[in-house]
Amino acid sequence: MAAAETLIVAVEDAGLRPTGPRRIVAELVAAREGAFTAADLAAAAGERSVRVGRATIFRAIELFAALGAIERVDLPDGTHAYVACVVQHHHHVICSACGRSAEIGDLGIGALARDVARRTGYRVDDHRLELFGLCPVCQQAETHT
Amino acid sequence: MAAAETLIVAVEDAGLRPTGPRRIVAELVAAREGAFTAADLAAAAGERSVRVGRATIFRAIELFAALGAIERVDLPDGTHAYVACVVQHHHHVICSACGRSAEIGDLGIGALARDVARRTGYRVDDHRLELFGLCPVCQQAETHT
DNA sequence: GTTTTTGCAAACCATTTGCAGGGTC
DNA sequence: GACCCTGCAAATGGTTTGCAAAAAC
Repeated sequence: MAAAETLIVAVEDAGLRPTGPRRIVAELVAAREGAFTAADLAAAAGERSVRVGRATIFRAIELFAALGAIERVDLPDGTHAYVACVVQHHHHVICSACGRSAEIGDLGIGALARDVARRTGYRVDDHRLELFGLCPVCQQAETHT
Repeated sequence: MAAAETLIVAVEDAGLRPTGPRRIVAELVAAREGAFTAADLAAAAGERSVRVGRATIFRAIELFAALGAIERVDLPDGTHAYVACVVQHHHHVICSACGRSAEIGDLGIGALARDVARRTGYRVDDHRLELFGLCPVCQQAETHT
């Protein structure tokens, strides 16, 4: 679970304080294999009987997101979730059954964006691509159903 | 603004009633050139001094979305917005300044999804691509700034 | 000791729902 | 006339904020 450490290092690098609550949230995030919501973390904290205020969780998430250590994704149902990530810009495939996610590189999106720019006249500054489906594990589970 | 009519026709085709309030919401949607939020419509209704309940606006939006006449998009800031659209599945480029949007076809996403599936082992069922930037008009405006 | 953070609780905002009245087929 | 739809207002659920106490530098 080096991921938790990664998040803390990012916080320190930003000149902010690697406080206890932040470490806790970082660990909760690292413990998740994929997408999670603020509520998930709050629930997980409860299960581990660690006492962290809701507000603190939201603030930590916001901070990590601002540092680029986690990224916000929006599930098909409109839920706001987040996924931990290691590189700056890329995309995710998210399992609709368990929330687990895998990162995928930038693939051909850059070219696609240029293509769109040419066709529509828009200047494309940013984009967002999310793929949803079933991870290998859940596919396996589905077969056994 | 034939778009309003398109929405109503979709409602009728679904065997539902093209009621007054729905027509109003359809027009409010059509009046927008791009992305809008429920709050935008409510505000627009207020400006036009048409009295439509908030709940009705939400229900109409939900209905249109279910009919595939509008599509939900999530802005970079996490806001839930919608865009009117004419075809079943495609994507949008949304202007971050004015919200105007343009549709773009499916481009090479299908192939991309297959590629991702092969690499990650995930079974990709759905995806979502949103591009953000500046529309031609706003680029123009920016130049004059 | 100064500055940043936390935690709590209250405030907020967007969205949903129950239900009685009104409109549509 | 039966059923669908609307509007209101209250309930809900997620997220943010103010502020005093606590922790980190």
